[in-house]
Amino acid sequence: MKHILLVEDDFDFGSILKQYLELHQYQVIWAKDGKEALKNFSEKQFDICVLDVMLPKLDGFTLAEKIVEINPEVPFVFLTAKKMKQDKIRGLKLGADDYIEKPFEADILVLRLQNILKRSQRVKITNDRIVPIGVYKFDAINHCLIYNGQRQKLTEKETILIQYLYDHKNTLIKREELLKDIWGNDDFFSGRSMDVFISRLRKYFKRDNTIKIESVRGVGLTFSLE
Amino acid sequence: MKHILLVEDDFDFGSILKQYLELHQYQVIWAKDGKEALKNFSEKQFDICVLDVMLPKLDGFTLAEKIVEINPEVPFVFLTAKKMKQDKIRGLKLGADDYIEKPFEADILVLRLQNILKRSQRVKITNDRIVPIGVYKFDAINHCLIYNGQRQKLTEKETILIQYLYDHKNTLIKREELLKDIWGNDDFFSGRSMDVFISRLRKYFKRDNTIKIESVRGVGLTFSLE
DNA sequence: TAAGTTAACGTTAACGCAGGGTTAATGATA
DNA sequence: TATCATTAACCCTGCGTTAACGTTAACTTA
Repeated sequence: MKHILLVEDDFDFGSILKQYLELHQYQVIWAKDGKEALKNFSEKQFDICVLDVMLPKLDGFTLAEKIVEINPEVPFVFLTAKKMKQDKIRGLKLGADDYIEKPFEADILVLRLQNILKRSQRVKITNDRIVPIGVYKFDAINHCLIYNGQRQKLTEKETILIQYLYDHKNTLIKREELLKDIWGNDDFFSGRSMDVFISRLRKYFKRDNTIKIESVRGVGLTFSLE
Repeated sequence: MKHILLVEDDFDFGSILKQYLELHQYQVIWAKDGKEALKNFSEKQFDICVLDVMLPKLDGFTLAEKIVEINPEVPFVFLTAKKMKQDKIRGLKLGADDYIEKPFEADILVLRLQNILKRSQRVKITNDRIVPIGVYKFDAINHCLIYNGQRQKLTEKETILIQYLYDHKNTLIKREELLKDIWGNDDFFSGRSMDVFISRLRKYFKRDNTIKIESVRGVGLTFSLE
């Protein structure tokens, strides 16, 4: 389910557009002005933003700039009136993925959104998925930990495990759940095998003592970061 | 320098558009019909295709289908007449990144192309250039590796494989993906065949120990340079 | 509550085997 | 027939597992 942030001040138009998008299996948050949009954007995760250019309080372009500041990954498109060439140019220069002239056909809008989402997904997969872990950088795609520019190669399972820990950082991870999720079962031997891996990870991370893998006896462990 | 394949039958329009794009530092191949376009596309690498919908011999959509068949990565946009809603829908369904209504402003076209290229920023090798690989020079066109002026002839598959590795240098290449991309399937025998090729490439590149083909057991390999 | 016992991890080393590395033989294609 | 890709055969290494032993915490019993 893709999440769309729709920013449109016209009530009738916004309402019908929201409904139409929802019909096409999108989850839509509809903000009536730029301020409301920003609030939503900083709180939730969106896959794409659809911005009207003409907005009260905060115009579409300024809004786009702020959005890009917060998260430059998120694609956005403008809704613009016909004949407003300057608008189009300004929007495109900001890096808009598209602009759509009002009035437009709703089904065409949906198709365009689909294509943009398809494209951005491709970029996301190939591009930056390198996350910082303390003083390290973790590159799941390339299976390595980077510290001071030095690359520590990781095996498949090490990578999966670190990713899992990272996804559950600072929460109590139940031993049983981790085992079932990664080893497929939680018998004695898998458990011991996991202990070996955890031990190895502790070594990898020992250069940064803010990174801790703490076990909770009989329950599980926590991967704690700042 | 980005390479554009422009497909447009109207001579005056095509000519002026080509010039305009060239002014903006694009390298443009202008094909007057679909057949010519396909010939160019299968011979050279392009970063983006700009297709007129109305074409003699082979219409824009059928052309796009064939282009996607050859290389689904390349983004393309349609030039379409206003009011032709059916055209737009068909094009977008094919996965077009954009459609542009005639008449259009040339500067807006350029901005749109820029944005699309930015999004699909994959390192494309230009087939018409000899690329350096460490102390070697790799000439994909003439199927050879040059070291100290000595030419090592390469077979078709060796060339394709080196090209593939070069395109994905310094990233983890999944065994399965490479096999599917080059051998068409990833069964046991194709895998073994690939191993033989990799082994041969290691020999070719052994004069430069900054060039490494490192395997990641159970996952794939990395072609690391510099 | 101290001492003995047991269970739950920590750590290191040894093991076994699939996944590649390599070379040679065999097919395929022009 | 020569050239290149595929298959076969053999070897070796790296990875995940298992084992062995150490440590610490919880539980038991007197």
